[in-house]
Amino acid sequence: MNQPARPRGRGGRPAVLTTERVVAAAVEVLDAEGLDALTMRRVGARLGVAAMSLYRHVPNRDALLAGVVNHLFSQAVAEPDPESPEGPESSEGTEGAEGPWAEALTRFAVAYRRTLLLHPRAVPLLATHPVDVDTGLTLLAGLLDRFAAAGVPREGALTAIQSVGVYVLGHALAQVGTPPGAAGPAPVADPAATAFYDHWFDAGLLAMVSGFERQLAG
Amino acid sequence: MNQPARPRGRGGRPAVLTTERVVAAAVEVLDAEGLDALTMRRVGARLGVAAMSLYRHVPNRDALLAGVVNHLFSQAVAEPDPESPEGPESSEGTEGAEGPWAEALTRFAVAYRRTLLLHPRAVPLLATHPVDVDTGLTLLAGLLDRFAAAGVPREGALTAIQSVGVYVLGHALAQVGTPPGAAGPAPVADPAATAFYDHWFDAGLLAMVSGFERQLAG
DNA sequence: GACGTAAGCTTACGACGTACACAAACCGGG
DNA sequence: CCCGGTTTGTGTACGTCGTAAGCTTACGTC
Repeated sequence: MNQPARPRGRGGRPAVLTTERVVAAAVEVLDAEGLDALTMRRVGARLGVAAMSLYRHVPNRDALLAGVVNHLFSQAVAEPDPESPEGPESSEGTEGAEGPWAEALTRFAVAYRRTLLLHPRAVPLLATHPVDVDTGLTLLAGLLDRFAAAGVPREGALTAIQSVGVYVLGHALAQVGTPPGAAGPAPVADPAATAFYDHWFDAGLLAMVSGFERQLAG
Repeated sequence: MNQPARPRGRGGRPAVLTTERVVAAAVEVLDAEGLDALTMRRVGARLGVAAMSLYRHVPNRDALLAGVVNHLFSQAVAEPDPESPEGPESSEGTEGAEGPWAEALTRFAVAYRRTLLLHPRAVPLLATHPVDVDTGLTLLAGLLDRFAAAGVPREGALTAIQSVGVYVLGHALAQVGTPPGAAGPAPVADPAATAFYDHWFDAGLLAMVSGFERQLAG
């Protein structure tokens, strides 16, 4: 992320750190101790390195947070779909524009939410730092293709996708929302609360997707 | 908010501060300089008072932020409706359960969004700190009544209202989202961008509300 | 070995939240 | 008028944060 994108041209001390390793350590600290504990010193400590060493690979703390955001969002969207386990019907090549867009949109929402709930303490960060727009568009290109294949204009597709994304993020915020302290390891998941949020999520998602289906039909 | 809820029983130095004044100053600092500048020292300075003096009225910074959140949310929901300017058709008393719930839900969404956009730098705060649940339910009681009057069960009504609330907040986050630095006075509103977000907001809201209308019908 | 270069370290500064002890400003009763 | 009591605001101090500047370390190349 910083100056030399790995030239190793001539000489120089061999690097113990990489930008990716720094971001990964930041995610670990974030998951384990929360956003308040995501400090340069703590990330450095997890890597066995002084805080200032991180600045060779990341310009400042905010850039590190942005790196975490993009890392997690990529992970959310690129996640292999746990449904259709090795289905035999692979008519398309590697990635395809198969199936109606509403289904793909729902799958995106579910996958996004799954990743958010896997990293609950990262949700406020995702909410606060916008995902890099080029990264987002690249990752969602396949989804956009589904809409295009159905003749939906690009603007309408973007509106639907963004609306669903915004709903998923807002919903996750509500589910994991706590006063941002709470350094404890992790509040145990209450199954009743989980069921409540799952039900709510499904209802709101269904309402929005079906509403867009009518709105974009024709 | 602190120990003596204004007893003034006997003696004591007269208070120049109140919890409300502290919260109001915090909102001013937040609007003017952003969340990073919302420090105890700066709020104190705006009140002509030392930072430590605030602790007589607020237990800590997080409680102050919670106060700001509840203040802004109350303002959003209690806002007088700018539509129907002194309309002659006031069949009900002061506040009523008139009109279908979908319309009331849409009005809530619009009013909530208007307040959020009036305080753009507060949006990340609203997203991060959940509104006190009792406060929220009290403020939204009228809206819940609209659903009850139409025979919608309470759980479905809560789901719809929360989903819309979450959508509005998420949408506002996307609209005002910037790396949380940016201490400048305020980024000037680009009219084209504003129109884009307005259109997006309307489309997503309509999709969700109409989706719930079908889902909750009967 | 000496040199150039890149990576990690040490030190230091200003700002933050806030614990703690204290000063100031009011009351009623002598 | 002063006096103890009560409450409010203040001064000082500690530990932690992000990070600027300069130093040391560990390489590849002569």
